[in-house]
Amino acid sequence: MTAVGGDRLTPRAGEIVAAARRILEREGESALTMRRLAAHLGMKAPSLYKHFSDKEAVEVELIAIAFEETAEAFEAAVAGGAQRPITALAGAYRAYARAHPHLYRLMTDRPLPRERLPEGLEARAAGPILQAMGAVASARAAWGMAHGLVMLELNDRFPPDADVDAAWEAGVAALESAKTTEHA
Amino acid sequence: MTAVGGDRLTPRAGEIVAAARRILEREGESALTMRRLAAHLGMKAPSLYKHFSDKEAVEVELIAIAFEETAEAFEAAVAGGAQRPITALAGAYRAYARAHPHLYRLMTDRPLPRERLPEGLEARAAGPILQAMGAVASARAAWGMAHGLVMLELNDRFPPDADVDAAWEAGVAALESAKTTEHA
DNA sequence: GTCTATAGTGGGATAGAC
DNA sequence: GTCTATCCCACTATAGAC
Repeated sequence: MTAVGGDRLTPRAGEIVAAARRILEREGESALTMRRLAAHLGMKAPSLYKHFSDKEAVEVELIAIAFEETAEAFEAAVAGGAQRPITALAGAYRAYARAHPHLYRLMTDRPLPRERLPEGLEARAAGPILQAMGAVASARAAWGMAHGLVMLELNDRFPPDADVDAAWEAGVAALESAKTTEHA
Repeated sequence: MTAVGGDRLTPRAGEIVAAARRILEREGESALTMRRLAAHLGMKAPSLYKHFSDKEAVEVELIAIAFEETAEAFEAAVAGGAQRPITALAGAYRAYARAHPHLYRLMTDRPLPRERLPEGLEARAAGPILQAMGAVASARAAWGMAHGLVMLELNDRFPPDADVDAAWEAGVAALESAKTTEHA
């Protein structure tokens, strides 16, 4: 098991987080139990509590990983100066959420454990959206739309015949026009 | 305990749903267990299975109630022809979600159990949004934005100092301009 | 000191017999 | 309606092996 966490975690803790990620991504949140996590590592559940104070501490590490990867995806989307940064960021946002649905849910389902997360990580991930939208309020509206469309898609809430691509296109168009008319 | 459910449910089943709603709204989803629900009604958990096949059947009734109430709120918001129907609907959407956060979550957290819900209920709730936005794709983008902003607010995901009102205003402005430029 | 295990608490959904 | 029972969960107390 490859470890993760850099100098945030001990090597053994990094291995546990890596195993937790595999379980979460493959089998979903309900499968991520301390018992099963321990079993994947050849140990018993109580032993995990020597490495993490509680289950939430494991989840916090997964959230940190998801934030790092999201920030990287955003930075790649606008690298070199995209002509349509909003479109590029929307595409990157949706693509990451669809590629890692359970990780994405974990990242957005609950209040952010800001005090347990590396400093500046949240701001780094938000930066490209803020830059593309030009104002904090518009950036939050854009985030809201992206998050809502992603969750409705992940939760299978659209009617079976719905054209989700078209909804994203209409949403991105609205955000683009909001940006240009902002100072009118 | 006042019963609900009309002719969808037996009187006793209606009482159970009404109790379930009270528990859910007051104490949240994790408090809505079959044991506690039974205790509130002076019975034991296994007895509930005489009235509902499983816990999900109880939840479906709560979802149906939330849909009815949402549809009514939308209809009231645009009754008599609001000058700014998008603004009015956004306000009604956010207000309902904030007034009934646990019910709202239940309604959107999972795939819609369409086959177990009264026919036409989903379309009735969606109607005012579709009408206000003028096109299905735009209506879904608007729904996405409203849902995303609501969930981020309910999940306490915005930074503590964030101006959520301003984000809604920026979002509604974007949707308004999307509507007017739609046929350009 | 660091890793592990066993055993137990208290909660949950649910099935079956009465 | 009841009861008992099965199987899941997070988590804790305790203690033994290295």
